[in-house]
Amino acid sequence: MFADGVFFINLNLEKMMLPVLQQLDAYVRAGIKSAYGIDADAVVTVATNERFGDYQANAAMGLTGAVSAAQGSKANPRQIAEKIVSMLEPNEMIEQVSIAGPGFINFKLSSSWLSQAIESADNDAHLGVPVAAESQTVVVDYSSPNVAKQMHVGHLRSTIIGDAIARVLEFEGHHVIRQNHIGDWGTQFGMLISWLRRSSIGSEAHIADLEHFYREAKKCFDEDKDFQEESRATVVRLQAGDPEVLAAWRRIVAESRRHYQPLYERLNVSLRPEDECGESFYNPMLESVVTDLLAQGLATESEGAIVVNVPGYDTPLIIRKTGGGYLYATTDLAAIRYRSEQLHANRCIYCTDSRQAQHFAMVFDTARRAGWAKDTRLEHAPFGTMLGEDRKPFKTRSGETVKLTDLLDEAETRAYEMVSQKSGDMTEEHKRAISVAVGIGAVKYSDLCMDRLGDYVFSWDKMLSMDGNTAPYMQYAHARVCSILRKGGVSLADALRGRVVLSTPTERSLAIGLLRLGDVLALLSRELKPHVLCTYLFDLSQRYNSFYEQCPVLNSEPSQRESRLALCAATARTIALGLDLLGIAHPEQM
RNA sequence: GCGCCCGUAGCUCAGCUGGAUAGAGCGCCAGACUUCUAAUCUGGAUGUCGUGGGUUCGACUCCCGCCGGGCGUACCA
Repeated sequence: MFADGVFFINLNLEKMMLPVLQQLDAYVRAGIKSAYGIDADAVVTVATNERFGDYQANAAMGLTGAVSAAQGSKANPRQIAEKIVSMLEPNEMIEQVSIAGPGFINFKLSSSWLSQAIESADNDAHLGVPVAAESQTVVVDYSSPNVAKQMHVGHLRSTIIGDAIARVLEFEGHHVIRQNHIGDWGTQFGMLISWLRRSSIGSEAHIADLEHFYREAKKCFDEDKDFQEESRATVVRLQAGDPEVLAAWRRIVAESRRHYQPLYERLNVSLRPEDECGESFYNPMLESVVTDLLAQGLATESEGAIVVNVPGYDTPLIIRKTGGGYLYATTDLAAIRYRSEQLHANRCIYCTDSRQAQHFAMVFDTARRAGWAKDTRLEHAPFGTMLGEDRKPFKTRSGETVKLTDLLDEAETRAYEMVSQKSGDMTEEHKRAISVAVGIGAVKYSDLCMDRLGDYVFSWDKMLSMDGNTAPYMQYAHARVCSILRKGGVSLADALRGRVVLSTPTERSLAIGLLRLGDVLALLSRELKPHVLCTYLFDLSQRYNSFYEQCPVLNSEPSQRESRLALCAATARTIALGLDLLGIAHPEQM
């Protein structure tokens, strides 16, 4: 009996942990099943208008066809809705169910259930968000800077979006393997190494110098036949593992790492040196990629090159050049095979520019047909191109690129001006720290908050904006919560233990906002779109700011004070978690 | 030529698997700091959802055509 009781409690807790949308969906689905014996989507959404309730199920209208066919006469969606509602089991979560219009089923959540759900989230280390039922191994490929080149604003999207995706999947309980597929291999190193040797430049070359040397080497390569020969010979020596050339190459890679690793730390991007797995890593596997595809009959020789014909495309995928060299398609195929067979990835996500969409579609198709991704779902999470002010693609070579370092410096400078102006008495050191959090946060958020598919125009003002739907808005809401706790001498841990009673519409609205987190994260991990989390955090912060204006916390009645403190604490944790998942800092004061 | 992406308020953008009167921010107008941070809040104005058809009880959402912009399209990544 005791065991049964425990089992029951556990079951209940688990049920309570499921996000609202998922719970309601299962609930209405069961109602449809008992009404009509059909397993149909309940089509539950957040209410389109608060007037109607908190959530709504739109399944009834869509069921008219199936029901009419089953009963042999024309069915009325309104009656279908009524029948479904009559079959719904009583549920502590729901206070009121009503039917409106053609057959909308509207739900008003019970205030006491909402209170309990907030309390339960407050006392849960995972904020009430369930861990994935099946933990997957997920490879996330992102950032991928080019060695010997400085990172510029064009690298921001992959780095930031990929990192947010990796963090969210990890939070959902998956085993995430970050892969920084750096561009550390290729013919350009022949040029660069030859040039360095010619100019007798030692190992002390800085990244900015390397970039400069690269341009000079390229120029020389285009003009000087002897240098071309020498560069080609150097590439061959590099690929053959010549110690001297290899050492020069290693110095270049190391210097590049010294450049981008601090940038990752500055950007609060979770990539570490161990996540680095560049093009050179796959070099030894390239030959077998080609021979295996040939052996399988998937690849053929064409005009001296080895190609794979992909159904639906009029041009083939080239995997070996006429001269015998390999291409990035070959490397990507090797990477897929490695990630699937060695890393045992269930899911392999590529966060790159959308211009590579066709390339990945062809590579994925080839890998699948070759049987190299048997238990691996291959997904491209493309993002739009960054355009210049003239609305033309932001090209690297034209020299008008904005270096990432410069962008971040400018962001911190602008934030510092803002902090100096708005934050009162604060030590210089503290102001600096806040400026970093606010400035870098603003830059990252401006990139994360838009649907990744669209192209966008680079603009300093847009990147560094700090009003409205920006990171500082969320950070400010968070700082306001912390300020209340500080003023009241209440620790977060104590506030979290409070009993919640929702006595005003504003508090209720905040509570409903808080409980949407799990559904939002589930959507994000499905669609790989961090902007849904941004939209959510902005909405939640707005709810909190309204609450802040309308509901005094510290000066209210003891029970109300306790409840409001608990709501504050839940908000602080939710915003902090959301910003953490986006890789954005959340200072306690600003 | 073929393929993919985009077109929503003056500007920048949301709009979840088709659902109720299409929403924010910025900007504009009018208010709110003797009370927990005004980087905030409250209220107001603004739309042929590029366009023409089709499917549907219902289309910003799905299908087809067209217009406009972008990208990709055999040895760069």
